[in-house]
Amino acid sequence: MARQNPGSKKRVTSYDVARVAGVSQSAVSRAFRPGLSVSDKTRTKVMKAAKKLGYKPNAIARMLITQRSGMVAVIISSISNLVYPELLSRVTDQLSARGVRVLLFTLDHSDQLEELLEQVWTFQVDGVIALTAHFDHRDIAQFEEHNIPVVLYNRQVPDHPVNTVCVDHSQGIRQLIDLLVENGNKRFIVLSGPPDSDVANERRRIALEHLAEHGFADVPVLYGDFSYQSGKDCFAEWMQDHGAPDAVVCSNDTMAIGCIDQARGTHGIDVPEQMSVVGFDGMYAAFWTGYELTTVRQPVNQMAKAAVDILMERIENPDAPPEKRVLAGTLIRGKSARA
Amino acid sequence: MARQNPGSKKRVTSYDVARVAGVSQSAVSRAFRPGLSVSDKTRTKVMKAAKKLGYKPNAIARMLITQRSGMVAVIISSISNLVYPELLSRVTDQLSARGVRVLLFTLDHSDQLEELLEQVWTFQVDGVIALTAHFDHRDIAQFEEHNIPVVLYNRQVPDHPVNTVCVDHSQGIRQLIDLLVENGNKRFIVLSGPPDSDVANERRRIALEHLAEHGFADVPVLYGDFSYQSGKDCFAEWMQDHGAPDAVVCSNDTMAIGCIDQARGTHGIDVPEQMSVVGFDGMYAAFWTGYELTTVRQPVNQMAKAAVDILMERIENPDAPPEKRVLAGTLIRGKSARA
DNA sequence: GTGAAAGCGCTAACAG
DNA sequence: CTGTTAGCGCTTTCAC
Repeated sequence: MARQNPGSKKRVTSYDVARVAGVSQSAVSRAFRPGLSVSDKTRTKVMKAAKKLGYKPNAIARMLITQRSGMVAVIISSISNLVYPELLSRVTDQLSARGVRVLLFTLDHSDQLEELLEQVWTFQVDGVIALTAHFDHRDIAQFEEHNIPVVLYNRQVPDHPVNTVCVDHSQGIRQLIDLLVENGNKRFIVLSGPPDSDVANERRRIALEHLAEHGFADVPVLYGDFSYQSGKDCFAEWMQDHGAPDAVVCSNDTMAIGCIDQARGTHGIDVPEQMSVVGFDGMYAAFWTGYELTTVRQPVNQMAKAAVDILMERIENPDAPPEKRVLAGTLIRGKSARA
Repeated sequence: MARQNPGSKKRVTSYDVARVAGVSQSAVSRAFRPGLSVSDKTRTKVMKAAKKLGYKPNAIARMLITQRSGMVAVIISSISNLVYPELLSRVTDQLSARGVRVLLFTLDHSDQLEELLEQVWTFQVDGVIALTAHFDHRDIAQFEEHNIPVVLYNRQVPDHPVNTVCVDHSQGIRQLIDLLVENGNKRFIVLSGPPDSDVANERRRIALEHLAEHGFADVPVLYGDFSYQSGKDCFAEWMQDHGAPDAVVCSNDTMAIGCIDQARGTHGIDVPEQMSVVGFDGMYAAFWTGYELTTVRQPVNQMAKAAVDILMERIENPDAPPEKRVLAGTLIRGKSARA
């Protein structure tokens, strides 16, 4: 008991309070839980004794007996995509507002998922929100075995119903591409996030499909990793062997900004006059005057709220069936695409 | 017990495993703790039974008896300052690497600190890292009463020794200002973070002091809130009644970027040719080609590691005296200040 | 409305 | 090395 150093008094329990207040231990317990039958007199005595002793209920003991930890695990990986810090913040706020604490897990490599889940099981969290992580149906099956609800963000699991909240990628990307096509762009390239990212794959697939519907087939794709530098690198790579395209469709805002900086800085291309660039996410920096991206803003607040709503519902009622909630993004007509 | 829905089997405990393995319950407990004396034979039997039953040790029960939660609370407020997500990520990694979980708390208004601390006490966290929060000596005293170690980031508490890890603001800002003075800048303004921020106040004070040492007294100060928009607004406000200064000293990178965008975009000022702007932090976006800030980079990795080192040391040995660790930042000679 | 008593699932002496 | 035995601090029937 490393914390029990000399001069420090033993931690005060409900028994200590009971003794001082001259009531039973269970009276103390009741006094600290709202809505339980205790007389005002008793409650007053208890509170006075508690304050005097500096008593705080021990949440760990409560968890053990109630089988509820009051904690939710939030899994997040890349912070280089700047929309995720914002999202994490909103999710945390939503959970706090409901009296639930956040146990934060970062996941850098997907091969650490197994041990991360191991932690999740032992910590008896009431639920899990996966902001950025690839889950296959086996992972989801584990959650079902453990009877612990999980909500995915912008992700789905093939052949397996699962709670998920998604921005409407299809609607958002269609709007971006319609805009680009309307304005006469003809030569497109796509800067995609990495092939091992579900989000990147979906956004790329949708972009290519919609371009094809407009008659633009075989649009070239370059792969980055969602980072600013990869946006620069991809565009630089393209320019080695080709001329500037009319328009660049990027998987996220960070890559779009990298692409713009590369085009303007190194290749002397005027964005948007000579080339249009569109992103996705609507993160803070997308609105900076230097960029003013044409992009689709994810409704981060509503999505965070939806994710927490779905999760809390499943915690209260474990038999509720999996639910998918899709929210529309907002087209931002910025200045990175010719109008 | 909402989770105990019909068809779901009762949760499996070490007793169940013991029964199936044909050993005592304490043997199961030992088998799951590394470095405890168990024969290979027993361990094998236990593990086999555990796997068969899907047993996972219950961390809550362990916490209750060991008086150690294995959790550290991390308090963070503003995510608009983009260096904090990076820091949070590094701190979380450092803690995970030591087998400690992160209980995340966001603090939007300082008047919520009281109830936040209430949570901290009841959750029996082993320690606290405050990335962004103002603590006065009374708050620190509470930590001492509860015997729970705390480490502050870039903050100190007047008249009260406390564990803290700080970037060397004085050294960093001195370098920035020396650079500006050497290059002939004479008319300065300071864009400060909000007066209720310890970090803003320290950075402003140091900047003004060093400017005064160079003979520049009474340098005008405008107050923002560390955000991009406030950088823009402050500079716009200045330009209403004054001409462009030679140099703008900003409290952080985000404001510096806002200031640059405002100067270039609205006022047609060439940065750095006509005006120099310096920031502080060295966040990712500061390195983007569109800005390439002249700034001081906080050694985020080392600082995260230092904070965790100090905290873990205090958790192991509660009698260790408070420690202040100051790390030098790195001057980044970017392109936002004339060379 | 109140108190007594029985655990929640595990760890940590202590004997054997 | 193994099993027995007390609890950790609290919630929750159940009588009174």
